[in-house]
Amino acid sequence: MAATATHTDGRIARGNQTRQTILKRTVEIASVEGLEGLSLGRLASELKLSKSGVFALFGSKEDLQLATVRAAIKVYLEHVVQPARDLPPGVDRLWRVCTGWLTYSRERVFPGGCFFYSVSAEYGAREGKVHDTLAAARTNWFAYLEQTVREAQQAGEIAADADVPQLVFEIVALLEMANAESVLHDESTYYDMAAKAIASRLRAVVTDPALLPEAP
Amino acid sequence: MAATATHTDGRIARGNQTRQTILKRTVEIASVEGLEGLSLGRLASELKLSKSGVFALFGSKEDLQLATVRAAIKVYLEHVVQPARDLPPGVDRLWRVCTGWLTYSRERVFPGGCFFYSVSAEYGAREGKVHDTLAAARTNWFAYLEQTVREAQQAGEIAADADVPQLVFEIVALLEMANAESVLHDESTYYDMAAKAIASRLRAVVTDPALLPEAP
DNA sequence: CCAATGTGCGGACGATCGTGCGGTTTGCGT
DNA sequence: ACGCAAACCGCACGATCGTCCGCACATTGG
Repeated sequence: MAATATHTDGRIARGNQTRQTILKRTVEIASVEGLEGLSLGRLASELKLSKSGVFALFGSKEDLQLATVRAAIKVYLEHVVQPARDLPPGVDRLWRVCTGWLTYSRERVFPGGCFFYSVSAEYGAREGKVHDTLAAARTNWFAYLEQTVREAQQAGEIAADADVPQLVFEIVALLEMANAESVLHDESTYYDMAAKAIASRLRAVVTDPALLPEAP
Repeated sequence: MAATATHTDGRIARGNQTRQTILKRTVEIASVEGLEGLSLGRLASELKLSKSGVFALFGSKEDLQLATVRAAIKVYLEHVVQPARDLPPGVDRLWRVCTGWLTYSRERVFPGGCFFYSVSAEYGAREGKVHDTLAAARTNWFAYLEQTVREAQQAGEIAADADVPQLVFEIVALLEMANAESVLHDESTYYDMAAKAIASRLRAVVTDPALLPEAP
């Protein structure tokens, strides 16, 4: 019993495939119109499935929303966190995460800009599982950044007395501001402003200026 | 003709009264559930009006949304911009605007935090009059801040070579980040982080440190 | 082969949505 | 006094929403 699904159950495999197809579309929609903007009927007609079929694959609309958030987390990790793993811990890696984030937003991996910016704003003041999941995801993102900063501290590249949560707070503020302004005004110059501000902020806590791209 | 409505037309006065009653509720709802979350039926039953009555007073749902944005702008000006008018141009006034904004957010003048943060995120990636109105409002807000900074420059309190748009970009980023985190986690410590970051950022461009609250 | 399980469809349900029409009441201008 | 204008209601419309049921089909483990 519980024989760890020896070999792929064709039915479940097919279901997962369809689920993935659906989620690929829901993350796109949600980044523009919000998780509340998702509608089973619309999804079904766009993907040429039956409304009840889509419904059955997820169980309820809320479960579809939660699955959408999880799918977006996967994409986020791939585009923002993974690339920085190539670099050893330190300021360089931290900087790579920041520029990676800006690229992720600028290149519209999600058509509405950062998925979590849009959706966290939508669910920030509500209650329920969706809000809680998003809040937890955001907590993880902050924790990851703080970890990255602390590793740079341990490598001696950032001052030991730097206020880490404060620094992360400011970095994320600048990143998300660039995303927000860029999406709202359909203009990409804000990404440079954010990069400039972050570099300047890091220059204040870094132990060796050569660790950062030089400024004019 | 066109006699500038000599004395109040009782019909129109009553209509405006009702409109105000409705808009007071819509700005509350929209700050939590978004402008798309507004529904005529729900408004009617909450305010004990008829759905068609609410509809007739605004003409369409989009017009109701636009009126809601205008009503929110009025509240915003009252709570954020007006109080700073007491002070003469300078760093003091700029600082007052920032702390006033944080208070406006912290005290939940709108129950979902800053109205424009929620709603701009909702409509940032869409098209139409609502998006355009919000984008314009945001442009005005930035212009007001830049003006405030420039006045402080002309008063000799901020370095003449300071990059004004860059500075405003960073200030707004920190303000909105405090709002977002505070709403999402129902916690108010982020306001102190934002205030600290802004004070620190201003200290870099101010000509006399005594113009700002001292830091530890 | 059989029974169980999961995908997916067609169709229907009650609810709610934005909108429109006709009618009553109240206040305005002439 | 007359007619127009605005507020406001009751009611109904078509559309869409999330959810659920029954059924056909494919694939599984025993």
